[in-house]
Amino acid sequence: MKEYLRTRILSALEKAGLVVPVEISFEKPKAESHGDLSTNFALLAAKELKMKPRDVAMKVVAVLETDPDLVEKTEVAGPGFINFKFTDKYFLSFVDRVLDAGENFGRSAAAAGKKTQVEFVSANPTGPLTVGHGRNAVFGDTVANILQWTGHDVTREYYFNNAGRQMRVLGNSVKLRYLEILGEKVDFPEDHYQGNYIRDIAQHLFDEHGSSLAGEPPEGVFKDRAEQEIFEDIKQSLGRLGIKFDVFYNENSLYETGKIKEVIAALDLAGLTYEKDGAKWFKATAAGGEQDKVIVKSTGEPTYRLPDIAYHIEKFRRGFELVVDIFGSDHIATYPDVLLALKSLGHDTEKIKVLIHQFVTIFQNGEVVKMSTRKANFITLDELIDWVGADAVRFFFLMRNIGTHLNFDIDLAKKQSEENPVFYLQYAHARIASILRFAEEEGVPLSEVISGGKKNFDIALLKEKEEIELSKTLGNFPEVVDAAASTFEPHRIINYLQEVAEAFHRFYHVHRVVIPEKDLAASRLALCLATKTVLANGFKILGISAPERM
RNA sequence: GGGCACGUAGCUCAAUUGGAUAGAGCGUUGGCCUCCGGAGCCAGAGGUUGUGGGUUCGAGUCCCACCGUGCCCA
Repeated sequence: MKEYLRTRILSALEKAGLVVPVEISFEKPKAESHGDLSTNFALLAAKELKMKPRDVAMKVVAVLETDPDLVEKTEVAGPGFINFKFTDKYFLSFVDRVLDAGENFGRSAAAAGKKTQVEFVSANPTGPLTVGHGRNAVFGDTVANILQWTGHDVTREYYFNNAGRQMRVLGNSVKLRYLEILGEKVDFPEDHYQGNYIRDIAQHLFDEHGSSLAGEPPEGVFKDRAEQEIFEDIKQSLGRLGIKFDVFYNENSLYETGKIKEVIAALDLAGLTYEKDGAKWFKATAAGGEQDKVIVKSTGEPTYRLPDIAYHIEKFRRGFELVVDIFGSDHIATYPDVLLALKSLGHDTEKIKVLIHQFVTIFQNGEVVKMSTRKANFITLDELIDWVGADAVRFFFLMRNIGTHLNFDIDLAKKQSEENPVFYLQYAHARIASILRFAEEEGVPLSEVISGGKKNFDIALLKEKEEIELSKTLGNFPEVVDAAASTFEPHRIINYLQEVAEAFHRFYHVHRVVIPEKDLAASRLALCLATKTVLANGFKILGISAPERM
């Protein structure tokens, strides 16, 4: 529609003899009285043309020709907006489109075949996933879904490190608990992992091997077993939310294959490094950065920046045309250095999209729960799922913009689990399913309304404003998906589905669907089915279920 | 101390990326089931968008300073 109006306006401009040096863009006005689409180009162009904005608009509208089947009214309003109001016929045509496309309605080929990687979660296997990881996981998975709906060829990837200091501490934590089980008195250090899961792992080792492992080093069987069990646990938690990764990428492999050394060599060659105080520094200032950064400590151990750089080079080498990184706000200061290094090594950092989400603050009993994996003072993702269910967990994390600090009151979430907004949406879906069942019983089966590709209803019978409004809302779905993809903002889909559910409930409340007038009943059933389809498609993207009954 | 985010109704959050009268849910006040699912619908109250400047036809949105919160770095 926007394209259509753009071409009509361009030809009107030509007729009016006006040359407008601005792009003609459209938006949906907030107020209904301002029509269905609005353009502000007259305001933008007025200065150049040395005319009043309103005069520019009037001049264009005077010679503008549009199809009366599509556009009902065109008017100049306010300081010089041109508002278009569309016909009911146009809005009702969406029902057909939805039914034709079915479960593919909303998909587009906007980025067809674009090789894309979404890296998320990427928590090291030192403990169960927490609520904070949950936000990352759900958001990442949903962004991946949205990108797939716009045609991207998506790889979901989990990056982890099983070789660092953290993991050595983990292995030692398990060993100490193991020795405890053997009856030894151990002094468990404060900086070790305190969680009960460590004891469980130690117990498993004891059950299988008795006391025979007492002489093993912590970084051997203890660390390996911990890594294995914790990873299983993490995968299971993710699985409960419907999240599956295509690739688990081990940071250690970057060392083993020499990629780290290659990066150092490349930076050396580019003259971007120097030695100082026994450490190797990256000359970030030479590449436009604020200050130089250490990449290899005096101990010979690289800082996190080096493997991150190497990893991203690998991403490019693997052919990804779009790389999406999803981090918690604790990474906020680290990625600029990585991007800078990549850029100065000649890589196109425009292909990298870094999405930073703020942390989740947990309230319990009216108090902030400070979370630390090491201190075992955290609420796990599993516990959260147990309390409120997978659908609500996903929905809750998705309904707000990631830039916002999110307060999650556990008591409230438990108490109000039945009043969670997710139910409002699912209820609309279940209600429609129920209507369709009822229609079947009453002798207006759906198979008669739509059989195969044939549609035995006349959509023009729908004349009530709630019907038009609903159909109109359904038609917005594809552009909402596109907008969510280009901004990487899943919450747009939730806001939209909220509108759909509202429009449906309003329609339902005022008009009966299953009525003696079979023709009208058929048309309304078609509208219901189209609504159900849009809701279900939206749920699919969000990763929540579309219940037939609740 | 420095860097990066975020401050919107009592609470949790939106706001079409600079547009017209800042909107939802929860809570609150008052209505609505002869009838396809009341987990619903309708109406009301609730705001100096943290504060103060600036940019322009137009600012919650962009710029500067300050206040507050979170994260990171030394």
